Amino acid sequence: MLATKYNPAEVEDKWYAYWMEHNLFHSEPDGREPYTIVIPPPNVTGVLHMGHMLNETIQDILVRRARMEGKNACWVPGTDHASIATEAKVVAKLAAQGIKKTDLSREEFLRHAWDWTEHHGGIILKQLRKLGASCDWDRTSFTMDDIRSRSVIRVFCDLYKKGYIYRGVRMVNWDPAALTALSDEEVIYKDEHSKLFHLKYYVEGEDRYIVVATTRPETILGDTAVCVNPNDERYQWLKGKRVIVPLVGRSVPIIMDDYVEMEFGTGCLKVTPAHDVNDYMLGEKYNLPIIDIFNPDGTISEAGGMYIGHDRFDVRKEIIEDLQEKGLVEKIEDYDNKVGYSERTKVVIEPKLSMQWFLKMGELTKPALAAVMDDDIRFYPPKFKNTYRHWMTDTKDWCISRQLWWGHRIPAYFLPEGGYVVAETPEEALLQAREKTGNDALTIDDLRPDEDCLDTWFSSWLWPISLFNGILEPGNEEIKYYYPTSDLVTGPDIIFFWVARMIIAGYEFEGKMPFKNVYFTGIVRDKLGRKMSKSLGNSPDPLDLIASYGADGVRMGLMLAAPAGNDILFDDKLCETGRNFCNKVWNAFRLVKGWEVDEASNVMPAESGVAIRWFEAKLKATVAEVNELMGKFRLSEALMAIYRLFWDEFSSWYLEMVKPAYGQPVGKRVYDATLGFFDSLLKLMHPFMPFITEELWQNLEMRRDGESIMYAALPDGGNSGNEAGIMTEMDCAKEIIVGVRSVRAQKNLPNKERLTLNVVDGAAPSADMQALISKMANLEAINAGAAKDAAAASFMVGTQQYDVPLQGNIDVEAEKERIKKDIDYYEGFLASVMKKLSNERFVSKAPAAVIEGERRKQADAESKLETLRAALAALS
RNA sequence: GGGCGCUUAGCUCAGCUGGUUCAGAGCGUCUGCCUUACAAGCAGAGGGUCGGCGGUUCGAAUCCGUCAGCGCCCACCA
Repeated sequence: MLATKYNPAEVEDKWYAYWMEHNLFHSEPDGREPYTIVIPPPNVTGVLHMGHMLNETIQDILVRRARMEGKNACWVPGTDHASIATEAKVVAKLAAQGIKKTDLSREEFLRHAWDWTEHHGGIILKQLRKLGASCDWDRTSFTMDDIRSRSVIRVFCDLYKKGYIYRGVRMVNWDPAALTALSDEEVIYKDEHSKLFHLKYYVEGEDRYIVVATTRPETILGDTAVCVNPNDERYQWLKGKRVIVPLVGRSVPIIMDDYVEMEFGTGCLKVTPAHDVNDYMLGEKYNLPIIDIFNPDGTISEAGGMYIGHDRFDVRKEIIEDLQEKGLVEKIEDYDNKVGYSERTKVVIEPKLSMQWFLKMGELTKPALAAVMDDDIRFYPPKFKNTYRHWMTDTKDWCISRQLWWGHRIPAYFLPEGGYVVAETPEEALLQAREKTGNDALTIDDLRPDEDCLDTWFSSWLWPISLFNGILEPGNEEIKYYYPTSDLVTGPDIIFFWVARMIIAGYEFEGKMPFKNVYFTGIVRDKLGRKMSKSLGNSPDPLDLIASYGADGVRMGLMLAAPAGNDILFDDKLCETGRNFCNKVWNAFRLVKGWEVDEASNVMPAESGVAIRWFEAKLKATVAEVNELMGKFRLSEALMAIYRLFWDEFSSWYLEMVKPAYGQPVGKRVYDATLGFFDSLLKLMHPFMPFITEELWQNLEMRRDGESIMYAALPDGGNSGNEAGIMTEMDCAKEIIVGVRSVRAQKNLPNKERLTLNVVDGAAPSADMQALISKMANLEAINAGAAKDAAAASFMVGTQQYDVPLQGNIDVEAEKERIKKDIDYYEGFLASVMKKLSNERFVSKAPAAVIEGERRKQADAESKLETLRAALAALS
């Protein structure tokens, strides 16, 4: 006998091992229709958090359903080397051991990084197994494994040859902590309360001064001009003059450009071409000198001339004190502005001029933009099309080089004479170099490889292609079969970082979209709406949750709360709902399997017959509904439909209808039908809750070793057209049953007491339904055409009134009050209907069907009122 | 500064092209039950002038305008 409580721990590991042992997750190209998902590769050294849980659960549900639909489902797992993030972790770990990155050679550092990766890498993939993820583990990949690395290098060379990649000095986002350039996407802007400093710049050789407003007074060390708007009447007199940078004493020209907003601050702008994007632009336009006053780590450089070696934020305070002392500060205002932070290291980004590699985006984005706008690739929810279009229009060039070691090294080689070549291997680089220089004496050692490596996303964007080795072996069997992949499930936070770039890469390298649908999940927040984070401590450990609620319970909890594309406010409580549901399924199974079966009996009790016909219809209808919802990626609604089907319709109604009386056996035919329903329900539930469904499915009947519900066909949906009758008939029966139960509850009648039901002046339901109603409501008799009984509690279903005679213990006055209230309601209702029907404009303009509906309402209400008034009269 | 989205029951959300599946679901709440699958349960019940205002319409949660509040994304005003 099974325990009264479902114990997930007992079954989960068992079935996961079984699935693995029988290689059930593995996919090979064959004649079936493929269904492919590539996992958004988590950071190789990351650990599972709630965001992953949500994401991976959704993917697993989609993959498992596809598999049960008979498709060749392939879910490819893998991890991302996450260049900057992982390097930061390794640096931190080394620092803890007293080792500085700068003390190590590149090779030594990489050895540490690989050690770290091998130690901590892939933990997250193991954790995914606890969740039940049905990934094809044989295909596990890493963005820096051999195939993926060579793919990245080949793509770089290819784009370089095509002229899309160039190298040059540009203003980039500099991370002074990680000491690397970043792409625009890696900069997070935050609102800040800062100060606007008004500084005095004296006109050269005069006693007059102008006032310049700045939020960054430390950058005056790099000022090489002051700019005013040429139309600004206040400053016409400055034309051709020079001013003295306060404290620094440098004489700089006044330039005039309408870039300057006259309304902002004082209308005078200090120009620091080395440390501000706009100033750089002005610097180029007016040929201004560029003074880079910062070292890479954000301290003042020799070129700054003062405060050398001091940190930029210290200098801000120091310089203001010094300026104030000299009377060069006119005033300091409070000011709100946006400050850019590094997504990774959280330090303030420094705009910095530096030599970097860039990818030209213009041409590449065109097919990618069109694909989404034309719905070749569909976004769910579609609102993200807007976001996508916005970003894909006027994309700036992508800074792809990073001054990091952990990553794909840029395949460029500098020549002794200057210049460089780009090649996949050093050998090939040498050939090119010799050709370029005409110097056959060059050796590999003469070539100096570029020190930088590539942005992480420069490998991730190839993921759907490189996983099937489509870069190195174009047109191979796997890429032809699995590509384009089917669905991508990811968070909207990486729509630019990743989704957009994969689409670009897909069209550029494969000539086709990388996936057909993109499902954007929401962000998992706590129940107060705060983003889950380590520092807040509001993020539960997914493995703890699985330990207490079971993987199926957690999956359900997440899915029930995850409306498509909206953030989910997560609460452990949700998992409780999931766990309770598992328990419900478990106990329903115990009930059915606990029945004593009369194998010889061919008897079908009347109530069981209708119950079976009805549930068959209900099941089909729900399957159809679930199919439709899944097609629209409305997973939580689909799950809710299943939840209600199992709990309400199957357990509370169907099973109670066919349940044999205590101590009695159940007939074979009813038993088989019930097992059949159970089988269908398990299959329908399996993608959402794989473990318990496998456990019960395997126990439902004898299975051959290696069989699994994973490959069982999903039940058919739809209806044959004959179900409508039984559905409405049953709805009516249920209402009658609830009516009787309600009377019981109100009158405190014990469940064991058998009651009589009178159909007041009306016909009785069919004999089958009578049997069913009697069983469910514990009735002794159902009397048709009965007269209104004064000593009865009554209720209505549709226009029919029912009495439950109460042998004298009835409060006639209360009953009359109740009926009067009903009469009031229907009179009001009728009045509103009549108001519409007597409105000429309604009758002349509304569609016939609507008018017909109103007339039916009128007839119904009139008939109900008649019944109620008669009932009231009978009581008086 | 632009753009997008949201506001419906105590909470989290459905509600598609206006009208009988239009006021719904789950959870929570209340009442009664340890009834022979399940108290992680059973049975029953209550709960919302659909953010405010205006408009279109015979008819508005649904369409339009506007205001308020919240959220997200983008942007080179120091």
